[in-house]
Amino acid sequence: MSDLLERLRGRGWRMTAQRRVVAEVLDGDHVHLTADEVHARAVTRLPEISRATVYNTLGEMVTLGEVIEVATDGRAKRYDPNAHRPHQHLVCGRCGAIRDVHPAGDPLADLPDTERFGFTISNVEVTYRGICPNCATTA
Amino acid sequence: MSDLLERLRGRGWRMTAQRRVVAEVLDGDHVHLTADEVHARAVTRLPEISRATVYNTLGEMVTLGEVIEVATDGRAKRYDPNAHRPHQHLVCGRCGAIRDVHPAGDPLADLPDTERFGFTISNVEVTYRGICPNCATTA
DNA sequence: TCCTACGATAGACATTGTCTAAGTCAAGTG
DNA sequence: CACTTGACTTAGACAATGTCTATCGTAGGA
Repeated sequence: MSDLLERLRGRGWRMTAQRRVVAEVLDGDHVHLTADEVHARAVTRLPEISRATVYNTLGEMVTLGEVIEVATDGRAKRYDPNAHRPHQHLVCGRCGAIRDVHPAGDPLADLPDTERFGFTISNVEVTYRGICPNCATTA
Repeated sequence: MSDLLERLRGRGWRMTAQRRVVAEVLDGDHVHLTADEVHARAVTRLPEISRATVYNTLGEMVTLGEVIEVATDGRAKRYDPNAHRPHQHLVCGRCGAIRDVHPAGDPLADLPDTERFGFTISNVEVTYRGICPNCATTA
């Protein structure tokens, strides 16, 4: 079931009920929850889990590279467990829906040396913005 | 001097000391200030300007399309007056420095129809992340 | 089973942004 | 130039998100 949980265990993580619940809540494709959404769902399974623990746990998962932090709207950060397949995001400007997408080409290759200003570039984040089909019809 | 101010006046904006100061603070290339940084600089020129006015004014400039809102770090939004030349951003993960860059190619063209899920896509945001030369040496 | 270091907790605090009610003023009108 | 009016500004309360601290609990090895 939870690949995420397996990978974390393999890294010597001390396994607690709280961490298990957070990992379970995050598991799946096209999951992009905010920290508070993760907390809300975790509470239904483990009522006494605290906000701080959710924030800590998510932060550790990000540090370990098992979860990606996405800032699509300048509001709350979202957490994406799909960290091992490179992908970009498509965001609906009206309802905020997010899809994982896989563009062709390599955006890194598109940035010539003269435009790198001596930076050592480690990754590229691409966010496509538009209106989803659902919002387009109910406009 | 302030092209930004000229364009705003041309759109029927009521010109006030506060708006003038905000526009002046934002003027220039490679300017990517947070709202509170804008406020801090505005206060040195117009001590009684309020935070709410700075937020309002920046929001209006964004609505008018004269300034772009950039969320490079999930913290405070940054405001980029260089709205009329399409460009992307290069961000230092250590010190937070931001440069405007102009990649070759069109990222929109890289997203095949099968990956658009019926969305009507209006724009693409690309953020290159890395370490700037300054931080690389003082590591 | 016992220990202990690592993890969890509640809640204060910090940062960023939004809203409201009341006062002020830019700019058109006469 | 003085008047008027509605748009603009203000202070400060409030809201949303995230961080920190001191204390308590417990996973997992000895």
